[in-house]
Amino acid sequence: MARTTGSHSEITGPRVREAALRLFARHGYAAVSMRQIATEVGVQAGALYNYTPDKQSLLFSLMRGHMDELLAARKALGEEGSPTDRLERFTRFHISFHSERPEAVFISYMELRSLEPENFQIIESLRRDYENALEGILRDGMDSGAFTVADPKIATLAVIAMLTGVNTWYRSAGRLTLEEVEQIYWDMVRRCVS
Amino acid sequence: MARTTGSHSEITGPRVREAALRLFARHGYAAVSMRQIATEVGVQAGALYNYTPDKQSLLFSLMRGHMDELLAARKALGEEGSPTDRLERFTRFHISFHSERPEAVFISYMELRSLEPENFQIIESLRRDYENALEGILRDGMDSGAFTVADPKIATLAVIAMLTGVNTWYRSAGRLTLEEVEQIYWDMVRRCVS
DNA sequence: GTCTATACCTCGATAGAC
DNA sequence: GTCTATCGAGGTATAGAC
Repeated sequence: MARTTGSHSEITGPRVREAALRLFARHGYAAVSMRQIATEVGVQAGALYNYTPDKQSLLFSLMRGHMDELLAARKALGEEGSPTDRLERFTRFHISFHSERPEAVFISYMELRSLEPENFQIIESLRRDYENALEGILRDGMDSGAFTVADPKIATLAVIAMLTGVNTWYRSAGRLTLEEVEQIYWDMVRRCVS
Repeated sequence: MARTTGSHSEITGPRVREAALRLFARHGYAAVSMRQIATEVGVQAGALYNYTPDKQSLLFSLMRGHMDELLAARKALGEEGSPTDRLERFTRFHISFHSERPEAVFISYMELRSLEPENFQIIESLRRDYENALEGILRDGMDSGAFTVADPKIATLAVIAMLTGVNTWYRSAGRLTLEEVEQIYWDMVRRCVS
C-alpha cells in the first residue's frame, strides 16, 4: 500500500470517493477524518484536496450522485400499465436498487444532518421528487378504484419506510434470494393499499 | 445562563442527560463535544465528569435507558385477547411511545455504530427482544388462522420499519392527531397480515 | 499529483484550587 | 461540585518542494 510520487488522477479520484463512501457509511461522516480516507486510498491527507475542495463537498457529492442515479433509474421504469402494475414495478425497483448500493443508501438517510443548510435543501428536494413519484401511483390507483388508501401522503411514506427497511437486514448470501424478498414485500404492499 | 460555584448534583445530573440527548439527536454523537454539552448545561466541561466517566458511557446510558423503558412499557401491554387485538395494541403502542420521545428513538437507531462492541451487543439484544414480542403475535395469528403471513420474521421487520417511519414526519401540531395516525397505520398493518 | 511539514484549532480527559 | 488550566492527541486545510 506504500505509494511513491507520481500522477494517478484518473485512478485516485474514484478511489477517494469509494473510500469516503465506505468509511462514512461505516463510522459516520463526523467520525471519519480526512487522514483516514487518505490512508485507505494510499496517499497523504494533503493529496485529497486535489479531488475535493473540502470534506463537506465530498459528502454532498456522494449524496447528490446517489439521488441523481435513483431518480434517473426510477424515471426509466416508465408510466405504462395499470396502477397495480406500476406499483409492483416501483416496489421491486426500490428493493433491488437499494440493495445494490447499501452504503450510498445508508449515507443518504443518516447523514442528512451533516449537510450544510443549502446542501440539505437540495437533497431534501430530490427526495421529495422520489416520494412524489410513488404518491402519484397511489393517487392514480385511488382514482381508478384499484387502491383503497386513507391518506396517500402517509401511505407513500409508510411504503417507502417499509421497503427501505430491507437494507437493514438483507444480505445476498442470506436465507432468501432478492427475488423472494421482492415477492414477499410486493404481497405486503399490495395488501396494504387494497 | 452564567453559573457560579456551588453544589447542584440533583439538578445537574438530569440536565446533563437532557442536553446530551438533544445534542446527540440533532448533530450526532461524534459531532458533539463535551464542551458543547457543558455549555448547554451551563457548567464547564470538567464538571461533566462528575456525572459520567466518559462520553461513551453517556451515550450508552441514554440508549440503555430508552430500551429498558420501551421493553417495560411493551410488557405492560399484556398478552390478553386475540392476536388481532394484540397486534392492534402493539401498533398503537409503538406509534404513541415512539412519538413521545423522538430524540431517544433517533439516537437509538442512528448511533448504534457509535457504540463500543460490548455496548452494541447489549443494545442489539434488547432490540431483538422487542422484535420477538411482535413476531410472537404474528406467529400466534398464523397458528389461529387470523393472519396470513409469508415470512413472520420479515413481516416483523417490515411492520416495525413502517411504524417507526412515523417519527420522521409526525409533529403533534400537524394536520393529523396522533389518534388519526394510529388508526391509519393500524388499517395498513391489519391489511398487511390478512 | 503527491509529498513533507506545519499552522491553527478543537478534542477528551485530568489535576488541583476553592 | 465546579472552577481554571492544561496535557497530549488528533482534526482540517494549506504551503511549497519535487
